[in-house]
Amino acid sequence: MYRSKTCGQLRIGDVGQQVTLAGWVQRTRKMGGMTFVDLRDRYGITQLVFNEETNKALCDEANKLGREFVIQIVGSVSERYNKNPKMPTGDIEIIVSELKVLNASLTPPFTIEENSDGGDELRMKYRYLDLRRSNVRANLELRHKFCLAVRHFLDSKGFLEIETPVLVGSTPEGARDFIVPSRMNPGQFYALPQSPQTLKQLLMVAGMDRYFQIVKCFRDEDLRADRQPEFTQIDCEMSFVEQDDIIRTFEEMTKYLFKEVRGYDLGEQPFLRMPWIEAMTRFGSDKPDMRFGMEFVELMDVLKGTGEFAVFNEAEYIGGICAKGCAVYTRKQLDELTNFVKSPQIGAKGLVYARVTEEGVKSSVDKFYSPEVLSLLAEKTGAEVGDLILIISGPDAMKARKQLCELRLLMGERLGLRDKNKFALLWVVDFPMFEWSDEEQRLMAMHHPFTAPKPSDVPKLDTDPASVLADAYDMVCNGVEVGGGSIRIHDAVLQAKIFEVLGFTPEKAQEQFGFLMNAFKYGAPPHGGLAYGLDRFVSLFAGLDSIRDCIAFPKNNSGRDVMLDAPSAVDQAQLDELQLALAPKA
RNA sequence: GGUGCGUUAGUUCAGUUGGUUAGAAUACGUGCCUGUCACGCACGGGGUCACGAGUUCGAGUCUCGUACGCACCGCCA
Repeated sequence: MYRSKTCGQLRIGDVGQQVTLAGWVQRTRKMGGMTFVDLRDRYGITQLVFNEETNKALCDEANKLGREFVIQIVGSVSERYNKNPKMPTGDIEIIVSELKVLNASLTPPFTIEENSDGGDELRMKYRYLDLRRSNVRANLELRHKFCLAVRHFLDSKGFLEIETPVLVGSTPEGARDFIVPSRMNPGQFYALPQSPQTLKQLLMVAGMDRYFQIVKCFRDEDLRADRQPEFTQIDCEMSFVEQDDIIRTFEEMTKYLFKEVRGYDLGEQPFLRMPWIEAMTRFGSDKPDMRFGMEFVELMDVLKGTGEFAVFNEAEYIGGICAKGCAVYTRKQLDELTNFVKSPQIGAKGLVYARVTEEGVKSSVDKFYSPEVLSLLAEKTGAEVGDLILIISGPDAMKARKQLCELRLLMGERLGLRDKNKFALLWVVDFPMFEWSDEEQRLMAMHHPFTAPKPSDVPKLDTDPASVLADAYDMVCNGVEVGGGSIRIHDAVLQAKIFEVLGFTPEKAQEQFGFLMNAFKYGAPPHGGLAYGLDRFVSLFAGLDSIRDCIAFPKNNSGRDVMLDAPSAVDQAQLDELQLALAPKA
């Protein structure tokens, strides 16, 4: 027997017990003839005491222990002389009678403490040490609880968890695929699924009625703090449902998860449902952060053509936000904001500001506008004395709104309105079916090509496809897209029509997606679903800046696993067997 | 594909206008210390200043390039 108790378990009521513990040496403290050792495992930390007076040899052994040694001890639980209220086990300690080193350890390259001194790169290289830290471990524990709660909820609603294959076929639409060569079919490749989208639809055709899967998905695109090449979705699909059925089901699940896993009550109210066009107009984003207001106010009628400011007179969009109490901003602070919006990643040409003061509106464009226009500006934006109006304009309305969106988020941050412990959820609905791709010179599916158009918009597929809206919806939390889904097409003819609009020839569509369209000819039920981004959701719950922190073994910015040093070259023999040759280096 | 920032002790960082022997904290080692718990005190070891080229009497510091890391834009149905 390696242990009779864990290191997080013993309390004052256990005093007098003889116990065996095993774990890692967190730290040793030598106090003259006494030595204290903090023994750590997944469950907590327990203090061990060695006393030279009682057992000199044992105490000498304890003094040789280094950080992260794995040891086993036998001892008796004793009430502490000085209690430590900061520790759950702080009322007791173990007076050790036997000590055995199970394994020594090198000095770890960074301190294994909540506030580690290690940088990201080093922590990833030694991730197995990083995961010993209580806060990193807590993220994985939270993730586990989250998955359990999902399974519990969906099971209670009759959903079946069904595994779908990881080796599937490549599809040209959407993200780049990771591809896997097939030895038995030389020159041919599997692809790893970007999502089990078509497979879950086939499960609906198969009559499974309600499906879910906590599933890895793979996309070979550039990474971000919130994007990994392999990530986990909670993938769900339901038959005989309309959009409202799906929204209500997953709204209930979301409230359940918040309550059970995060201890946060989202209340009885249904989530707000905001049409996509409204989100874009009011917040310049399809995933607005609703923890705070600072909504866009369109100022075309106030500022275009009412003064001599050429930038505004030529603009396709002029929009402003009102930052409460920010009229006191100094020139330096305003310059910072200007530099922010002019930075390459935002790309605005400039920023116009107007302070609302007791003496009237003082703006950076005073010389171009009459005081009447400026006071109308304050009126329109709802700005009061002490407020600051920030205005962005541009020749491309969508781009200008996006820029103003970034500025709004920055101001929200500065004004402390983006509290990590507050959650604001909404559905963004009525997405457009398509968006124009300049690169490909064709319409692309905004969601994916299996999304159903709104029934009333179907006739417009022929006349004005760009204006067609879809039965697609995203769940947004604090400005993060945590889930998205749609009602799917279940009719082979309509599905073929969508491929036509997307520029597929009938032959190409049949080649790529024939399996799905054929299945639709055998009695496909109306169906729809949704997928949550598990990593993002858990990160929100844990208040993390990066999803990497809730993934046991994440990849770095370049898609590398620095611990495994993957990807890596393979032997020529492996390539030969697969009948693959590497292109000569350019 | 692009932009920005970064790379100095095991680690996290500081390093002035280009100027003598590159510092701090922490970690590590040794000693002291019988109630510590971020223990304390004293002493000590530890550096190819990422790599390459250039400017200069002289480069951690300036310039260019490369590599790597992080954040972002493009991309991510």
